Amino acid sequence: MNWCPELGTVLANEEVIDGKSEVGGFPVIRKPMRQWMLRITAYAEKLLADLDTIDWSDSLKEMQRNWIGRSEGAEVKFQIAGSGTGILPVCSKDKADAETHRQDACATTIRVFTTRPDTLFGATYMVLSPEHKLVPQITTAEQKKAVEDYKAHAAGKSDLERTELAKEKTGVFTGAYAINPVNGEKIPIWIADYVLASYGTGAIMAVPAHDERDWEFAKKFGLKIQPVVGSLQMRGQDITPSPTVPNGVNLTTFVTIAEKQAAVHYFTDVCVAADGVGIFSSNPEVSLDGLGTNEAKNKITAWLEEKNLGKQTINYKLRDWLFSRQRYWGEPFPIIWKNGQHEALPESALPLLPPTLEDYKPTSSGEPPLARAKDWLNLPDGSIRETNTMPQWAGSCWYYLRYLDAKNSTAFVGKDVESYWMGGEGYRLKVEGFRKDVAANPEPLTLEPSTSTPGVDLYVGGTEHAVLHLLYARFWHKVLFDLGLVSTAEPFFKLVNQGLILGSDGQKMSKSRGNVVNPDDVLVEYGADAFRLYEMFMGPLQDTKPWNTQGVEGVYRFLGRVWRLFVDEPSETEFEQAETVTTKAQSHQGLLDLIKLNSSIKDVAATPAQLKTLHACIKKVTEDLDGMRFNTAISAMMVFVNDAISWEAKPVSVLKTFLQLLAPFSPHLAEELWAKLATFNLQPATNLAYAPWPKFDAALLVENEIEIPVQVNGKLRDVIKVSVTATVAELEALALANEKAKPYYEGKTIKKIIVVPKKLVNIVAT
RNA sequence: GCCGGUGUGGCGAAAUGGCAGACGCACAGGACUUAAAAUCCUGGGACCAUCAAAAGUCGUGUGGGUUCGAGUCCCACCACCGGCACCA
Repeated sequence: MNWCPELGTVLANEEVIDGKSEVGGFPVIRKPMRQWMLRITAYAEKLLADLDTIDWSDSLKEMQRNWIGRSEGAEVKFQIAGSGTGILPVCSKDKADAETHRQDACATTIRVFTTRPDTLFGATYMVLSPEHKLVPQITTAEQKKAVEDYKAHAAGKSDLERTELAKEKTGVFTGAYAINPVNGEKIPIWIADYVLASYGTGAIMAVPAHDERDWEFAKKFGLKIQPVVGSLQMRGQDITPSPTVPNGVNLTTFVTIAEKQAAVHYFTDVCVAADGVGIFSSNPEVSLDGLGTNEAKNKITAWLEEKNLGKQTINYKLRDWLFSRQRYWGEPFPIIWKNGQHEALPESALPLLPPTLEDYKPTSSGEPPLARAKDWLNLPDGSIRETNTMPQWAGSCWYYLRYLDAKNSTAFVGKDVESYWMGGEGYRLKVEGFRKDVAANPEPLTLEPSTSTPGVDLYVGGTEHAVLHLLYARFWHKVLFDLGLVSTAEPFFKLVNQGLILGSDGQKMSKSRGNVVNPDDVLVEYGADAFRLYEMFMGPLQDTKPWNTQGVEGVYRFLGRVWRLFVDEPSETEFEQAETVTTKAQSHQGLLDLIKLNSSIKDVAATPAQLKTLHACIKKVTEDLDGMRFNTAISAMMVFVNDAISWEAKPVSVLKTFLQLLAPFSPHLAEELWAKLATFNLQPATNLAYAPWPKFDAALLVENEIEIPVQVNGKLRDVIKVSVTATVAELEALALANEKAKPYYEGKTIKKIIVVPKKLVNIVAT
């Protein structure tokens, strides 16, 4: 287990980064402990495949794919030399261990996983991870001391040290040998920490000619290097090695006798891990010589299966999910222990609440804090409660379901409610009413048919959850789906990663760099409206971008302009003076009433130009909100204000609509100004938040005259004003009549004239 | 090493294959002010030239390509950011 002494708890693999805890950055060591796991590996394939069904960023999907780490290959059995002859008497009795390592309890073979079974003829030695269960069994008396020293050395290394020291290969010989099943060769078995106990079978066949790591190891310890994949580069020909046999090349005769030695020599100097064609790879029953890598893989795997020496296998990097923690704050497991056996509490005993504890701090021994609650711990029938608790992820895996139906006391979420909110498009719901147990709601709601997208409509979050929450929640949801408890196989179909906000130096914010911006300070200085507006104005939502406090100043000034667009400045001065002499007892509302609307705001009809400005703004803001392009939506509102502020008479209807656009971006200010507009008796919704979203009228945006660029050979030479209805012929004539363009094509032959109505004219001349 | 992303003014950025730099920051000049702050107005990619201006040339990381036309599409490369990494 990954044990973090500082946090006093175990951690999941995903929570350990570079050998340190993801939270706090404390050292993590390995410690044997008995813990609860969730079998997320059973969902590896579904978690991988269903990534294709969801709308997430490529990078995020790729992170999950890498984390799941699917590899296709083969498992191959290597006979231990001398096994069955009585030379190797010790067998492991531990069935659980045997299962973990997919190893026979009394082993006569070692299993390895490889993605390159086609290189089996080149396996010249084997390596077991130091923790491999067969190590004590196979180690010879002469090598015992060396092996045990090495194991102790490896165990003492933290994960961090193990990766940091990865450069230099280390290892020791066990004294034992195995038999390469394809050629009967007796090959030495080593142990080395470059082989991980937690991946595959914890043992590998080493093919130094075609694997970088094996090659380094073989070089260091003088082990045999046998090439089995030829590439045409070996002959000095500049032909890219191909997984399939290139046309016209007879590869079975590729390596001549003379070339054989050269090939071996070549591979001892350099390691080629690329695909190629088989060489030196035949026995009386099977030959891979001349075959492309894919063909060779298939052929040898089939042969191994036929001989019961191995089988095709898929391996995952994903490990089962360590789901218990030694913390007080966390859901207790609804599990009790009777006579050393565990059993689940009945549903009637749920939810299981944690006991009240005076001392809830972690213990140093690793025993969970709940063990201190003796009353809670021991049940009348003599059974004992499980004292581990669930990690924080347990709640985040289903809160989005619980939010739909938070007061439901009989189920985690009502079936109808879940279908309504999470069900996909086309789902038609016939519900009589809301659930009856919601007594607080006297008038049962009727759920309309859902036309929304399935799952959570939109999930916004950072990439830091890529292989934590976002993987766990998908797994959890899939389990619920398979149990028939939710409508969809995925919880979040549409996910957007907001980009990281960097410090003003363009570096990640961190205390050590001293570039951290405290939101509270910004709020105090500029207010919540300016803060959120700035965050949206900085740039595209998904982009990483540096913080710039002067940028906040900029949007703050914009909000000031909006304010002055509506408010009479002398009355504001009056307010400010009154405020300084007013005691707290006096009504704030009375003070605010001193602020009057700008007298240029009038209940008059808007001019066509004003309407055009407004409706261009409505269009842009509406479309940009749909696309989550908040930065450009805000620019559009700035453009509107820059124009409107110069209007002598400001039609109240236009300003009112503008406030509706501003409301989602700057709700406080917009709502305040909305209330001021009430003096006009426009009967707006009492609360701006409930006002309907404005619609734009495309007819108001139509231009009569537009500016058309005139190009010669693609270069801009002039801009002409034309009627929007100008025909192709008219545009062509106007362009040819243009004096500024003329010098650039005079004396040349006009080959053609490109006219794109409403866009441009391009005269092509040579 | 592998995977993903991003390269446009001094800075954040904008631009259905069609006038590159909208909008904002910073800067400079001006107005208002005793002065400052705030506010308002004006200016600006680079180069060349000039008393000044017009005109001109170049310009979206680099090199090619497609196209009447490329920041945008295609190919190759470089740089930076993020993730994974002895995964057999």
